[in-house]
Amino acid sequence: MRASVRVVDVLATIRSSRFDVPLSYDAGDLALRVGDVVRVPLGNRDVFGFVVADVREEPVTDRALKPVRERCDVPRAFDESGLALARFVADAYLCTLGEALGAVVLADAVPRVVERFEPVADAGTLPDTAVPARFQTFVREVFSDGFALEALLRHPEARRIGDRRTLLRYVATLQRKNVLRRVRRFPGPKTHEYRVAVLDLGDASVRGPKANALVDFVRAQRGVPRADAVLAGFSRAIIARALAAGALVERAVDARARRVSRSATLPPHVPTGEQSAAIDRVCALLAAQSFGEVLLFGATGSGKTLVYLHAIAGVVQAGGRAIVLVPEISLTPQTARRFEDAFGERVAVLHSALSDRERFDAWQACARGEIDVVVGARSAVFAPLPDVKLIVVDEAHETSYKQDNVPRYSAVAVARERMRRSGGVLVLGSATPSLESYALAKAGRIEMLTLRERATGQPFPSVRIVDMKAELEAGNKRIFSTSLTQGMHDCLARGEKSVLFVNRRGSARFVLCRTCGHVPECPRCSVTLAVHRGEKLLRCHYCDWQAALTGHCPACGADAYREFGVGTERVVEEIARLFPHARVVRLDSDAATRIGDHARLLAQFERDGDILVGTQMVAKGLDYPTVTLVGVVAADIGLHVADFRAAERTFALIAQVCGRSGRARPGEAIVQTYSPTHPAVLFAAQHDYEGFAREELADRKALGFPPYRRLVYVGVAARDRTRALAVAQSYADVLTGAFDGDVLGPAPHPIARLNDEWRFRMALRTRTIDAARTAIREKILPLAHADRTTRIAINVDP
DNA sequence: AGCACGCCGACT
DNA sequence: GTCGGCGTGCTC
Repeated sequence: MRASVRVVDVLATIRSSRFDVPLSYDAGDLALRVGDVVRVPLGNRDVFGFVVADVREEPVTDRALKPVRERCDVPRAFDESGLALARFVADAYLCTLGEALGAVVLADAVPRVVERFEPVADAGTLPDTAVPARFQTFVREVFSDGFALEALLRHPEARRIGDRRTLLRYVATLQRKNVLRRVRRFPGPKTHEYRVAVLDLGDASVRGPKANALVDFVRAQRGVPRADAVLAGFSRAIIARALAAGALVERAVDARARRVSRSATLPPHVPTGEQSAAIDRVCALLAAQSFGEVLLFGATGSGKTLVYLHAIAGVVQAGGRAIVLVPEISLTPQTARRFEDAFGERVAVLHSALSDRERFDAWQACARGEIDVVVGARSAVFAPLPDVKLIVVDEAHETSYKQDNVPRYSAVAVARERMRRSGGVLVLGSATPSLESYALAKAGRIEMLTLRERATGQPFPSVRIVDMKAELEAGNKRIFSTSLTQGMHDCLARGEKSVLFVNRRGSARFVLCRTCGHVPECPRCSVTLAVHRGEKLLRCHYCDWQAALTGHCPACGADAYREFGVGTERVVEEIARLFPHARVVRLDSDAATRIGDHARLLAQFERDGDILVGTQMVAKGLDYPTVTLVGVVAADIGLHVADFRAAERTFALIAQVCGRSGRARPGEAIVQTYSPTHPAVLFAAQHDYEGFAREELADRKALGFPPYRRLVYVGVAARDRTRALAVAQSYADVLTGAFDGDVLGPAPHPIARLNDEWRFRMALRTRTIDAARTAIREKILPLAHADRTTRIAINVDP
């Protein structure tokens, strides 16, 4: 009889906001460390879980611990620093540790339990009489083939028993009668190599233009990673066809062998004076070996990337590692390419075109220390690299760094925490910094390094603001002003390219019947349906509900629909009417649904397009050297939404879009608006960030918004509207006075109904965010935990 | 009695 | 998230 027992804390890999406590198990004589995946008993079943604390010796008590069944033979899911970051996320954003680990751990790192039912007897000896008549077919089918649990639940017979619970109870009686056996399989381990699927030329040929374009693509570069081909716009189907024909061959390359050199090959550009100063300053901070944060405030085209590259080279030479975050990697493949060119095989680019397996392997290579530089989107901030001494966040103001589902973390905040813990440096690069960063810099809390000149030496484009109210009064009812029409005409005549930016997809925001006033709305959400004339559809942009666009009003049958609000499709139609010979490329999330579409459409525009029409996608990061005219069709979209950041976002978008013009030769920009005197529009047209920030910060201060106070949204959703409101109100009552700050609302969410759920939310404003967090955690979460009729949604620093 | 269904707490 | 216990109300 042993006097002590080896105890280990395990968090079941259950994604539940209501189950969050690590449980203690008897580790037996297993060697276990933090991040290991184990199988443990929970209730009357087995589940997988993560070890979240080191094994400790404890005296034996009368309460027997259940044993850890096994240590799964998979690479550890996270290390101590990953766990620390997950704890930070859970704490800061008020989610469970399990939810936070969902961001740190790749889905592939955890084996999934596979549940099936198998017949004990064979189909011939099915005990027909023991089975209720209505389940006859159902049971026969289960017997004919072992059913996975999910398939079982989706079975047409099973659907008649609406309730999952009842079905499982029925299946349980079949188990008791020894008719069915429930089988849980725990899949085996994955292998550990970092292998990349690489395409090479084969002996045979293949027919079809697309397939041959792919073959040319592979020929030009030899040994192209499959993911690169996908990112370049070649579909999986085309790749499969070229492989089947033998025109290409695929092999799995173990990238490890090639990852030897730690040297850097920096681009030949000589840094400008401003760039050198910024590089020197960042390197000095790095040498100090303690936490530092820098705002690199550099206009579009001022060469921020060169600063990043030099800083990273310094870090790598000193034996450290670096992470580069970019807003949306498939939109900026050439940025990633610059890091690969500089640091070669020791760079891992984590982009959305990687297969799950490739991503998992890359993650493992990071953990083994084979990677020095990771380039990736938001989630790459958790990459399991050891000794990270520098994190660069490019375009740090971008909203995509904040995850909009649980865990609702900000990658910038996580990066800051990570650098605090390891004594490294955080560099936030932006042409239009978030007002939070800018205010910190102004207050001297973080350092600001400024790049004022464009690296190409070209001047910023001249920007003209066109007052669309005046256009209307002058009798122009079209969506293009006289100046923009003229500008496009001249641009076409010169054989130059133009870009039109419209911040809305589809043709129109909504339709209205002029006979009866009917406006079609989504049956599940409280929004009007947008018009997609190309597909002849009315679509909900929130839940994707669709209805046919018939042209006749469903309420009164009249043929009197009128469309309101401009979208990309509408703009394309208008251009076709005005300039029938112009070659137009549309770039929005409808045109670019799959990975790679984006690159393909851009290449098409670059090659033989005249006018590019698109949403935010055209504003981001891309360099169009030959574009000399940029038009913002409706600068007001997004300016009047109920969001305290509306002005900041509009300013950033207009500034970014205008920055796309005149990269290689002088260009101009035309901004159409109904609010020609709005600061967001005016200052953006003058390329005056500081002027905008001064005014906007004064407004924020007066209204008590960030960065002067922190904000937390607490939302309550339920199928029943009254219930949602009552619960939200009760939370507001509890929170009022529970922390130093105020509670606004509850008010209906800006989209009051989404996916058949009614939503209310309150805003907490405070100077002491920790007090607000504590109040929510201690007073609200237990209530939310107990109430299964509503869902709570908490968003810290929205 | 047998079943459907909602509510609720436990899970080491 | 999953399970089992328990109370209620309906049907055979």
